[in-house]
Amino acid sequence: MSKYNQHHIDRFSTIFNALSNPHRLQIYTLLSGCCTPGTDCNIDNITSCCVGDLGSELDIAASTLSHHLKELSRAGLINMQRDGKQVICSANSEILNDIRQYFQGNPEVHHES
Amino acid sequence: MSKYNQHHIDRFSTIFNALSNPHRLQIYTLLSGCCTPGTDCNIDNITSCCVGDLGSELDIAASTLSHHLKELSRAGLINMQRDGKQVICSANSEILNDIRQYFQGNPEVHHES
DNA sequence: TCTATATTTCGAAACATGTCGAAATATAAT
DNA sequence: ATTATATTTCGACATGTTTCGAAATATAGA
Repeated sequence: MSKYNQHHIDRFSTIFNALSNPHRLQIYTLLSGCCTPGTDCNIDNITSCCVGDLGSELDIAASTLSHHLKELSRAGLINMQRDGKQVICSANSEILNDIRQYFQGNPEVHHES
Repeated sequence: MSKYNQHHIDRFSTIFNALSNPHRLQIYTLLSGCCTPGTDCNIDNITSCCVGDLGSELDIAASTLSHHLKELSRAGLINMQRDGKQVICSANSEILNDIRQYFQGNPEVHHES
């Protein structure tokens, strides 16, 4: 894990910053809802849901939720796409893999360099 | 990963908050310097070094470094113990395992509950 | 005890973040 | 066109963070 350079440090600190707020971590945890009990962990098994659905879980103002989603999106952790009246959010599985690899200590496997 | 409760969310958001600052992430990455290239990843292979050594790497005021170390320590990510004039810092490998498991999505394996 | 080295605490300045409500925008249905 | 629903942008406020230098504390050695 010590072989990461400044570029990696900046990238991952941005990612961890996005996950450093309880509301945002809850959103991200909901969206990357793979690995339910009794299931093999499978990163393709990612859920998606619209902004309103997330709002029902969180008890914060819609404007605050929107702000947090933008932060998660800026960090590359989630994708958002409009579908009619709603905006569908989903976890970005590539980044989830990058994070896993970061904590395993293998910088050379990252998809960006 | 969706089976984490509020307690987990609060705990991990605190951890990610500690890693959300580039200087702190650099410190933590230095301290959890396992898995050098050509080496099998082995979390027992954790380095330790004193505050002054870390300061030589970072180009920030000593008081700032001290503040960051306190943050990492508060989050449980590192241990600090005085040895004579120096204070020795080391990564906490249990927490590193918890983080790995968080991103693997297995809440039931955590050492605290 | 006096001095040198290592680290922390304190206080202050600059900056960033989380939150809200109100207003704006986007889309679909009537 | 008007209305209803979903989401975002804006402006503001309170709070938290990062950083520093100066002063304080801890330890070891002369």
